[in-house]
Order: sequence, then structure tokens, then C-alpha cells
Amino acid sequence: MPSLEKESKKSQIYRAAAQLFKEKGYQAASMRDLAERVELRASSLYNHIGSKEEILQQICFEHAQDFLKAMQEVEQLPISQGQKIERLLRFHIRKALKEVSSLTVFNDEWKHLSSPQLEEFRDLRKDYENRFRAIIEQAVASGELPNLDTELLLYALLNAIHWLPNWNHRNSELTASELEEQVLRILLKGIQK
Amino acid sequence: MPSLEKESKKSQIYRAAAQLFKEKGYQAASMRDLAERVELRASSLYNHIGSKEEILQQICFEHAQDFLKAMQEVEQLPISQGQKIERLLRFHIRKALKEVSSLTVFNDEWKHLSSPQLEEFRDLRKDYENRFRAIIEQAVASGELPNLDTELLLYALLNAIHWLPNWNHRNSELTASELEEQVLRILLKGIQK
DNA sequence: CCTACCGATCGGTAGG
DNA sequence: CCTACCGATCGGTAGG
Repeated sequence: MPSLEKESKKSQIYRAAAQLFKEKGYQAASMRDLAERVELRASSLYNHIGSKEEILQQICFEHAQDFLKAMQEVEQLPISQGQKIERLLRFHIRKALKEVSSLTVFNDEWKHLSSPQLEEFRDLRKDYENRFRAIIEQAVASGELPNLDTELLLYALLNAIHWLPNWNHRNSELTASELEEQVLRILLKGIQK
Repeated sequence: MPSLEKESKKSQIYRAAAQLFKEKGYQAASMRDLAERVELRASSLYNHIGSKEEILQQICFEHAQDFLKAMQEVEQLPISQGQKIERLLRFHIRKALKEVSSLTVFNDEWKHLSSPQLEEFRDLRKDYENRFRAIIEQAVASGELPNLDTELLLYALLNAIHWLPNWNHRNSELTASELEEQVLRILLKGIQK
């Protein structure tokens, strides 16, 4: 086995699919489009993958597991609720900047999953939301967060950076680390001086 | 003519289409789905509308014009740049809460427009963004806003409330006015106390 | 990994 | 406003 192995065709397909699904949306992205991008005929894709939806499933569930794992770790840290929220937001930000295409698919295209995966996915999301909500509720109760509607805080924080994977790095000269700090600051302090 | 006119079939179709496009996405929403929701056969839809894409165009361009009109008015007010930003954000919030379905279509489904409408739409968006950017740049220069990356501030503000049309009012007991104030507070001050 | 092809579904039209 | 239908495109399979 060579030490510098070439990327497998399967992983090429997955990467191209995430990009394609992000660009056109899952439904509008055709397997013929995808085949062209990896230089195959549509029928040959099926030597590497099971189905179009299998790709979507893989992307959605992988990110869902990542978020739940991060939640698990943060919950066990001996830090304040406010600090837990900051840790989680940093995780969201880094993921959005690192896995641009597939995270957009995770955010926007999961609704095209079919049963029973759709329900399983909704359950994982609900679990994450519930655990995030619990942290927020405690932070509001202890006075770490302002006394705003808990559900509103939750949705605002969970969805505040859905645009970040679409962020075009060429628009600014920020380094990855500066970008993370500035985005975090906007989430925590808004646009106040 | 009766004084209490029934909603025209055409406007019923448009309303149902906005909801359907929001739920399933434009591509996944079929004209047969839509016909069922307004109790017609698919072919009969075409007595009221020109095409599926005509509905998408109407929704996208109507909201684009609304935003540009609001921008025009705000630009002419004799108030600070910071106050202009607040006015614009309030307009975004109210629109998101009032025109739930069609605003989601405007936000998320415009990419399914085809040429030349796609380019026209992008131009209108670009115009709105440029004018919003100009306000932000002045506000940063005058010290009303913190010295963060202008593009980052712009995208954060433009997209911060994309989740709001999905906000489920049943999740909380806030009135429309309380909701507007709390969302605005989160945008301006983040989650700080 | 390809050619050839399948049944299903799509947006939309003809004709009454 | 309906029935009947069209060509195009879809995800995917057979067979080699």
C-alpha cells in the first residue's frame, strides 16, 4: 500500500455531492450532474454508492453525531453555563468554516430525508436542542444571561450562523482565528461597541 | 360587486404555493401538490397562472422591491447611521413575522430562478447590500459601530434572522411587539445582560 | 465502468 | 375546469 494514497472514488463522490447539493439544493441536483463532476457515467456511480439519499443520510447523521459529541464533552466540563454556551458557539463557528459544503447540506437539506431517517434525524436534533435549552435555562436562572424568552434565545443562537458557511473568505482579510473571534463577539455582544 | 369579496383563485394559488415552496422547497414542490391544495387538477392551475416559475418570480421580486423601498425611505431620514440600522432591522423583523411563508421562499428559493430573472434578482440584492454596507461603513467610521470587519457585520445583520419566519409562536407567550423588541435586542446587544 | 434502458414523475398543452 | 396526453428528465438496474 502506498503511503500517499489517492483519495478514493467514493470519497471524491461524497465531496462533490456535498458541493453540488449545496449549490443547487438536494432535489435539483441530479446524479448525472454529480457523475459529470467525478468524470463517470451516472450508472457507474452505483459501483461506489448505494443511492442518492444514502449520501444525504451520511452527511446529515455525521454532523448530527459531531454536534452531540461536542455537547457531551461540554456538559461535563466544570465551567459556568455561560462558558459552556461560548464553547458550543465556538464549535459551531469552527465547523461552519471548516466543513462549508456538507454543513450547509446538514442545515438546509435534511428535510429531503425520507422515513424513517427523517424522524431519526429530527430526534437527534431535538436531543441537541433540549440539552442546549437546559444550559440556557440555567444561565438565565443564575443571571448569566438576560431575562429573555428562552426559546427565542435558543433559536437565535442555534441559527445565528447559518449564513457562515456561505461566507466568502475573499471578501475580507481576516485570518481564521480573527474570524472566529469577531463572529463570537457579534453573537455575544451584538453590534454594540 | 359584493363588498366582502372572496379571495380570488389566483391569490389562493399564490398563497398555497408560498406555503408549499417553503415546506418542500421549490424543486420538490410539484404542481400536482399545489393543485390538490387549492382543489383543482394540475392543468386547471394554468387558467390562473402562467407557470410554476412565474409564482417564484412574483414572490422574489415583490419582496426585493419592498426591501429596496424601505431602504429608500430610511436613507432619507435625518437620523444617525446607527438609528438607520435599527430601522432597517425592525423592518426585517416585522416582515419575517408577517409574511412567514413567502419571505422564506424569498430567502431560500431564489436560486431556482432562471436567466435572466436570476441575474436581475441578484442585481437587486446586490443593490440593497451595497446601500446597507454604505450605512455600516459610515457607522463604523463615526464610531457608532465597533471596529469589526464591515463585510462580516453586513452578512451577520442581513442573515441573522433567516430563522425568524420559522419561529413557532406557540413556543412562547410573547406578543408581536415583545417579540420584535427581544429579537432587536439580541441583534444589537447579543446575549449580554 | 460502460451502453442501453426502465418506470415514475415532472411542468405544461390540446381540445372541448 | 376537466380528461387525456406529451416530451423531458429523474434515480436506478441489467448485463456485459
